Amino acid sequence: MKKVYLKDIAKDLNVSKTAVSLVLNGKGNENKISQETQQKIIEYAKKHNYIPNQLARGLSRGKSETIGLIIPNISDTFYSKVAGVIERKAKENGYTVLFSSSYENPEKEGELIQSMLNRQVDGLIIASTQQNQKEIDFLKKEKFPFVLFDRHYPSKNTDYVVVDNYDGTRKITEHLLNLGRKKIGLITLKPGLEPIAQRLLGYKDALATFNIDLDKDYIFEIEREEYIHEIEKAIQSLVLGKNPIDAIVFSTHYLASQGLRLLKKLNISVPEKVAIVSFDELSAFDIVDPPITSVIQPINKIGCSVIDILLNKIEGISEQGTKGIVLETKLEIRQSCGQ
Amino acid sequence: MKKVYLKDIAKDLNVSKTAVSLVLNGKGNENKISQETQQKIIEYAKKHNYIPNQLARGLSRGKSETIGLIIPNISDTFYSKVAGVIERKAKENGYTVLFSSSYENPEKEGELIQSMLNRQVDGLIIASTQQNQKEIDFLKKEKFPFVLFDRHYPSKNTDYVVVDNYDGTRKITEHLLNLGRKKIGLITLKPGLEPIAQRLLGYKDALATFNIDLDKDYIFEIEREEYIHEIEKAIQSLVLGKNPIDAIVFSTHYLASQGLRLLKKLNISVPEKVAIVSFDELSAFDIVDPPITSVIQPINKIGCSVIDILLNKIEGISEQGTKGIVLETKLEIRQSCGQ
DNA sequence: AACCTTAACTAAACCGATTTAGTTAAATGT
DNA sequence: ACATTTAACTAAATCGGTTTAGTTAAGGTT
Repeated sequence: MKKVYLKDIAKDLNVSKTAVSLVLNGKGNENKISQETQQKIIEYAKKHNYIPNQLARGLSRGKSETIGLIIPNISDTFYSKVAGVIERKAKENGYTVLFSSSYENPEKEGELIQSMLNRQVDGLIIASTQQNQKEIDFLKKEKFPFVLFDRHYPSKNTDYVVVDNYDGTRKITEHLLNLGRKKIGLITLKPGLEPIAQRLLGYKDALATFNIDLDKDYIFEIEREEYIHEIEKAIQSLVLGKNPIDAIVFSTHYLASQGLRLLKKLNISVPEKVAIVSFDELSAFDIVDPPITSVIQPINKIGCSVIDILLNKIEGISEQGTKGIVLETKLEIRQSCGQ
Repeated sequence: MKKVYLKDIAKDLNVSKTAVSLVLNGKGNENKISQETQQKIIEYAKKHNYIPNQLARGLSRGKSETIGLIIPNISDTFYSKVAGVIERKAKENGYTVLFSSSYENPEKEGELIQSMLNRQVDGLIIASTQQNQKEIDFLKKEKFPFVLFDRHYPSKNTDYVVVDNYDGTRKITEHLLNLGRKKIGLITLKPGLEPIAQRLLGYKDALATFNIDLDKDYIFEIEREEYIHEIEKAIQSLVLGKNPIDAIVFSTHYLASQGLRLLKKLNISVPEKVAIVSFDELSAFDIVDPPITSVIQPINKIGCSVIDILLNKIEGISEQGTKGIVLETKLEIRQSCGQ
């Protein structure tokens, strides 16, 4: 069973490559290829299991039916879940997805964008490190279809889909405040990323609303790469310091789970002594000890919105302007704050 | 800043496309292009940020520097983690990865294989549904580079990387038996997949070693798609039936977490009343209530082995025969079985 | 009978690279 | 002084499709 090409079909059926190509692309009628000819071409192709070479097709069409997905880390459950829905939706629309992790490295992200472009992807989906102004500007200038998600460039006019990070953190912080907790620590990442900055703001504003003075010693901004180490110091300081807290807000799921791990190690009872809440969650957060109150992100909606916008851009349906979508998070109350 | 092509460089520098191509591919010396010419080509390319069109390159070379990854579900933490290491290693070697989820659907898997092939991937990595003999045979016949992982076709002579599923389940079951548990249920998936069959075997043999008769009523084989529903029935029957068990072996991480969720709902104390163990884990298994004893899979090793074998195949370094790797799992004892 | 349509096709250019098979002019050998 | 080698290139074919710009023959007009 040798591989068959367009020209083989053409030769065997005594027609031109043009005819074969047109027919197999469903343009037989509009190009007045007779029914018999169409019939035999289609039959032959089916019988010999002809599949067009996408590289050739892509090269000549200038379109590859591929979209590029650039995320910080495919192993992170949040991104892998979003990737899942993006891939499914993309496939449903005839696109395959090329993915790469940037590992939060701006240069790497830049290279990935370039690499995806030279692979002729038709569009890009990026959860950016937010340090690639240059590449983003380039994409904009070239009017290349792309959508940012999770993190966007607030100062730039691009398509994006994010969640309301400010509101999410505010909700969990206020939940703690409503339950009477007053000394609330925050363990978050070093700022730099917009969502992280927003989460800090949400925390601060929640405290302000309850007329609680901000205590700088209660806020720990951790280096991502070092989070295992640094969080230990943070927890110790918060819990065993001179002015111990009675609640902690964690700004990501992995900070929360690692935090809980350490609280357990230190034999701090949660929620009796310290209540905890998390922005974003792991699927097991409802069965950990104690189940962790979190705000959860609408993963499915994120993925669907991203693909919708991107495909519209690619297929040029909606030319007009850019679209920014901010989705709401949902507070999931569990037992990590007492009841 | 218009996009520059090979021919632009050639024209602007008054040299041939051939020269430019050779030089930029590092074949300048072996083709005796003078140093000055090489110099100016390289400079020009750098200055104008020339990046070759991979579709064109792929088409003419018959190689795309892309590998295809077909897995059941990118959202599953096991696969997303393996995908992470595969992607990283692939990138290190100059390859990009195209991924698609089969959602355990054999036809879809077949289509994905075809789709990847016509996209001219240089190699395939497949965690197969094990129902695609035809496609696998086809790949073998064509001597197309591919590696199976997680699930392979034991009767076929292919490259693969799997873990010792039999031994893993045996280890967790024996762990329960060593702690004096005698009435051990098994909640697993409907057989069909080799790893699942092996896990059943491991369970059975562990019981046999301890001279415990197999009780068919203790084994529940669940339909994956319906697992949320069916596991509830299984748990109820095991725990509340006429002959209640004192331990449960779960054959996947999601069965284990859902199982624990239900046991909590029924107020069954774990491990006092029922001990549980899991094949494979979630990252939060050490902080759930109670922490779940599991056998864990060497994710990094799996990914590395897969890429190693595949790249060797693609680059034709080791022609001789096929390579099957069976990796050991590791028993992680936590509190879900008492101590 | 000359002219115009139209149905049914096709030749050849093109996409942007790689690569084979030369060519040319200078240097070297005898 | 002529043949041979070599350094330094290049023209053109090729990869496998898509697409533009025709061509040809039959049928319809006037």
